[in-house]
Amino acid sequence: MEGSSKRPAGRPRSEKTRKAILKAASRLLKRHGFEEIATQQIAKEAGVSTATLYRWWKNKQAILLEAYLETARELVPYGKGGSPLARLRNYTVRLAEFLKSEEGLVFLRLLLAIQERPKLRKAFYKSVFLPRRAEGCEVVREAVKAGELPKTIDPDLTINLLIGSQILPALLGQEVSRELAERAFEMVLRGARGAR
Amino acid sequence: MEGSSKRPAGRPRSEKTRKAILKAASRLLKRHGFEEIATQQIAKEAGVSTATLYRWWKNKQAILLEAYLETARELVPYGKGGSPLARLRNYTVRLAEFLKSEEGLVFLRLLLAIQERPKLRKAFYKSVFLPRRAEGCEVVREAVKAGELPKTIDPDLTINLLIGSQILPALLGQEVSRELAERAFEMVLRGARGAR
Amino acid sequence: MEGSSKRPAGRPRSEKTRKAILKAASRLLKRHGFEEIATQQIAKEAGVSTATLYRWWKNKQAILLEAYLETARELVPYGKGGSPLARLRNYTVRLAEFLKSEEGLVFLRLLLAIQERPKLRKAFYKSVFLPRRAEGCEVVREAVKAGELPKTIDPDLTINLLIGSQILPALLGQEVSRELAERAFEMVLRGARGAR
Amino acid sequence: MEGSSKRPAGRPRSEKTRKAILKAASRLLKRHGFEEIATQQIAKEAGVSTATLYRWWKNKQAILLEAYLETARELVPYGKGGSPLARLRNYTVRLAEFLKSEEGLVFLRLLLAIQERPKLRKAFYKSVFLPRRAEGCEVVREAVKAGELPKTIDPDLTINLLIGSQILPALLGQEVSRELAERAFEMVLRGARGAR
DNA sequence: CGCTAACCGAGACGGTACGTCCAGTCTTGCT
DNA sequence: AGCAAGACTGGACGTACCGTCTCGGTTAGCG
Repeated sequence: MEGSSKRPAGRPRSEKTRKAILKAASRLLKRHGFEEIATQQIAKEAGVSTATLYRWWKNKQAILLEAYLETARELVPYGKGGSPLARLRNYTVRLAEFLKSEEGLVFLRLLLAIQERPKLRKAFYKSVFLPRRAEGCEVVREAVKAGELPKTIDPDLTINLLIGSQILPALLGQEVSRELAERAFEMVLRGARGAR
Repeated sequence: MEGSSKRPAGRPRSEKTRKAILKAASRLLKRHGFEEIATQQIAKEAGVSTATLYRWWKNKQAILLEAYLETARELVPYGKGGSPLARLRNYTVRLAEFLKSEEGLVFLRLLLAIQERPKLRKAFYKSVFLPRRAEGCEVVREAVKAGELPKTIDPDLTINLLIGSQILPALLGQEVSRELAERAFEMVLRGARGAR
Repeated sequence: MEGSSKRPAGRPRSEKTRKAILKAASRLLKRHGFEEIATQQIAKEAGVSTATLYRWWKNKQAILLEAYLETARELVPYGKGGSPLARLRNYTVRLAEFLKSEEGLVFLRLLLAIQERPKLRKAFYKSVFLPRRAEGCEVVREAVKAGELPKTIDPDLTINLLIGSQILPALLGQEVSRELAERAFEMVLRGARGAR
Repeated sequence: MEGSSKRPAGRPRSEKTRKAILKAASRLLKRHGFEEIATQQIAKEAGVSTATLYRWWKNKQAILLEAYLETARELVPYGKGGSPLARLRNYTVRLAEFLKSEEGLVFLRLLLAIQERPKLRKAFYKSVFLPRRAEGCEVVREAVKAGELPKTIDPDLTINLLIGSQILPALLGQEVSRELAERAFEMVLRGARGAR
């Protein structure tokens, strides 16, 4: 009864088209800055008309953001093997490596673009950052349970220090290396262990 | 040993005009995003013709960058009073406050805008970041001398942690508060003290 | 035999817009010199964006030329009533009057502008001058048939003399009057009748 | 008294510079249209500063006009040998040849350029056209005296027909040949002889 | 011979038009 | 109704060029 999902009249939205657009946008994001990419380029690359772009997305930013999210869902996962602490160290190192890679540049570009638009920034924060942050805090709490970290630790602050210490050099174009990442991790770890 | 200061032929560049342009650009930067500011706006605000803009700068970006650098030389100084450690803590707190202020937003915009242009990033790194970083490391070394921090500490890494932990929330639009900044400082401090 | 009228894909060019542009250009041509008219003026007057101008015309000159041709197809017709000879005399007088009028000035301006661009000149020659010239020669031939002019007459040369003797004073800003035009006509007529 | 020619103090105007400017302008006039020539080009070509240009001439037009007049004082003279009539025929032919030459093109450009500015046109009319016109009328009157032409002839009109019939084809880019010029002359001559 | 006024080259400057580019909307006919 | 093609508005961009200006350096001729 009730037709569950009353199919709307007319030709349904082409999933193929949607994917083609996001893929084209993704491809362009790897090579160009946010503001350099023209909507017409996306349309052409995807074999699609500009009107179709705007039928489904509010503007260029929205397309590029979604394109990024689509490809970036599983970037730098926290991993599974080993003790919680080992996973945290491993995460820090992989984050450093990601940030200096081509994909990391795309991420930084995104971060740039959303600064200008509070709404996008909020959306990004909620749909991308918060989930991974929660995941990170969980790992920290596991480490506490496993007795690797003291109960007094502030998981949020810990993660902030780990990520922040990797993002800063990436933003400045400073050298980013596995070894530096490990040293940062060690220092944060000591800070965490020394917590009252 | 001649030439050295041989004045070039022709009407000399008007210093007044140059300053008017940079000031106008600065003023606009405080209210608007990098991409929102129009060249003609800068020109009009400065009482200058567009041609003059392009005579001296390659494009809009270059003007805005220089405008920022010009006004931003003395942002968030390390301060003078108190022990080295107190100065570091104070710096961290003031940095956090700066980053959430209007001026901090301009800074973040800039930081992210230069990601697109390696040359600009390098220039920014050398002329803005390195000098302040050297200053910061010096304060850390003073703290070591004063016995407030162990000799084994890595000044660069320490500063990276302090700044990075403040910049990350700023980029994401997370809450930034004096208290959070102090807690980050405490944690870094513990990490530093625990160094072998 | 297919295609022939195969409508091209996409939104068709707006005929309304095209006409609005040419009309606006025509209106401006009456008041201002070729070089004084700004593209933005044409656009504004036509309620159109500059981009649209340049989508269909290579540059300002091309717009103004076409605007002129559009409105000037029927300038100074050869008339219908009376004997062929009377029509020729009448034409000469009206040409003189046209040349000293506002519209005549536009015509002279056009003549100026096309001197600089051989292609435009050729286009103008073919699409504006030749047809009217043919018409003029026809009238001369009719006069021959009617016995008003001898068979030995050279129609082209006759017309050249009639028009040339009116254009020269116009170019120089000499006085141009009905009486002078008539005297020129009489003299050319005598020359024609005296032909061997 | 009143010093008549009280030499002004200071360095006198450099005649060399003046000539260099006019020569440079002349050279450019041969290759480019009136509106295509940039003041800076003239200055550079003449090895002179733009300021110097505007110290002595009101604007670009004035420079180019004077440059033309300077070089064109003796274009197409009426000649000396032979009977008055022969000189008139000769003049017509040489005028036709001049008009289709490179220098003729410059002349036409000038003629049309001054249409936009009544003052220039008047100046040109008075200082260039009238003197040569007087000369032409004189030749006609000599022909009358020599019995080659009737007393009733209108010299001005005659010259207008001769010149106009050559200028018109030149403006339109029609073929201009010696033979056509001669035929025009013959026709005008017959018209003149037939005068009551 | 030195003074001084006016000249000059170099080139910066304000103003203004040009022609290009791009975001986002609208129109048409096909599917 | 979805969609490709592509015309259209609005407005910024960066270039070109006119005529003015400001420098320092140069060249007469007067004292």
